[in-house]
Amino acid sequence: MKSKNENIVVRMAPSPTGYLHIGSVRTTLFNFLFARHNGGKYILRIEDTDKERNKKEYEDDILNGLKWLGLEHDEFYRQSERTDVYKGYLKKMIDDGLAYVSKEEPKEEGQRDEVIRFKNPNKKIQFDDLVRGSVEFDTTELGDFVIAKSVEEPLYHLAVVVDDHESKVTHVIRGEEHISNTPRQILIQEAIGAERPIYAHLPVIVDESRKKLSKRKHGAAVWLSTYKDEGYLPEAIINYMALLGWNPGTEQEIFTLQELIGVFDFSHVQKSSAFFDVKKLQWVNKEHIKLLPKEGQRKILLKEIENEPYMAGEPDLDVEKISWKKVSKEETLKHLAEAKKIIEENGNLMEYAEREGKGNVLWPVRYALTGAEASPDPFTMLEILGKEKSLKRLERAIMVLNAKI
RNA sequence: GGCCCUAUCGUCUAUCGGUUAGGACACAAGCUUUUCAAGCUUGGAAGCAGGGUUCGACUCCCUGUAGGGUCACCA
Repeated sequence: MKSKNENIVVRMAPSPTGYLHIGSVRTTLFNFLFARHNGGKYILRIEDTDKERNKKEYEDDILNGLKWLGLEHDEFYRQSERTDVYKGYLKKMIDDGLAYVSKEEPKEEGQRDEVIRFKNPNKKIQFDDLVRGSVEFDTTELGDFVIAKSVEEPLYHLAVVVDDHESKVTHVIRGEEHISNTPRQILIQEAIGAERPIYAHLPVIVDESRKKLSKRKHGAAVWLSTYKDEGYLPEAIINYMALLGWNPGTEQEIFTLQELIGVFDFSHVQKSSAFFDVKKLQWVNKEHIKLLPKEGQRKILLKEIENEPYMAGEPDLDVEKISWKKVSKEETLKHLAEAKKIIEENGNLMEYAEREGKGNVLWPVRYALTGAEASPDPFTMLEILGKEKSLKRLERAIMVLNAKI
């Protein structure tokens, strides 16, 4: 049962001053899910008003990352392409006495001696947040804040309000760090006669020290690209991020994007911050691998083990680990010899293993092939390694074992 | 420090006044070795503290405590 509201418009507004952050991914995802669930529109807006800090490289990373995740937008624009629009609003605000050009004493190098300040009406602002309920602020302490360096150079608060207004954004879904920006923006909205959107401030994602996830120290990586490079599936990242700060209200944990769209709603969004747990991400990723077709799984497996020592050459064998459980070396030797013979003759190893006890046979064979306690199963390894190499390794295990008896 | 927000197992969370406080990840033990970056079974593990309200509070209110966010001519 979907509640359709096609008038819903949301936007994600990243600024290209850094690579795509995992927190931005979560915010984008919630915007995307909310829009798709309601059949609304999702706009991607690049907030690049700060010419000094923006980089094309960052914008590309953000765009590529979101595309890789499958979070496609319905509309796209950059604030840097809209200076004329902001200029119009700025001029009108000044004409209407809602803002004014203010003489300043530059405090830092590069600062100008004239900026545009908003004439703060100094009032109490109350707004309803989809996540937090009613929130109140007294804007008196904000003073006449700066909204533009000049009519040609708008600053964040002005640009955001103008764009949300012109794009008819109905819901502003963003990180909690923006909650204290909200009263300023509401003030500007009221000044230019814009309708107030519905706000939803998402709790921040924190690291092991419970601080906003930033930079990589020793815990989780913060850039999406890191996870992509490490081989995580986009579906898994989507799935895990959805579970950070939201739950379906059921015990289902593994979702496809389509399933998430179907069940996502704000009534189950969490108020408190959530810790980014890589271990759980790994589990979610594993579950999504299992959902993949066989060929896909094989590809991932091969990539995963490509750097294992047993892929490079014959592995070191620990005699004590060749035998399964309490099976004697003599018996293991017999099994290995028989396995070798069967493989040579392209016989049915499984049949033999079932007769002699699977573990008794299969463990030593697998260990002989990989020298690892954890690796793909012996049959897969046989296939990957090929008959010739496999036989050599079995022979070597037999030698090692023989020497020890 | 001011303002704002938050508070259930180690972690993510369920509970919308009455439950042996449930699940998942992680962890431990056992089983298993063609679901193999595994699988199965079992286990330990939680309501921040103090006041109220109520027949009855994890759940509602207050205070405290702790943690977080934010205080730019960045976004």
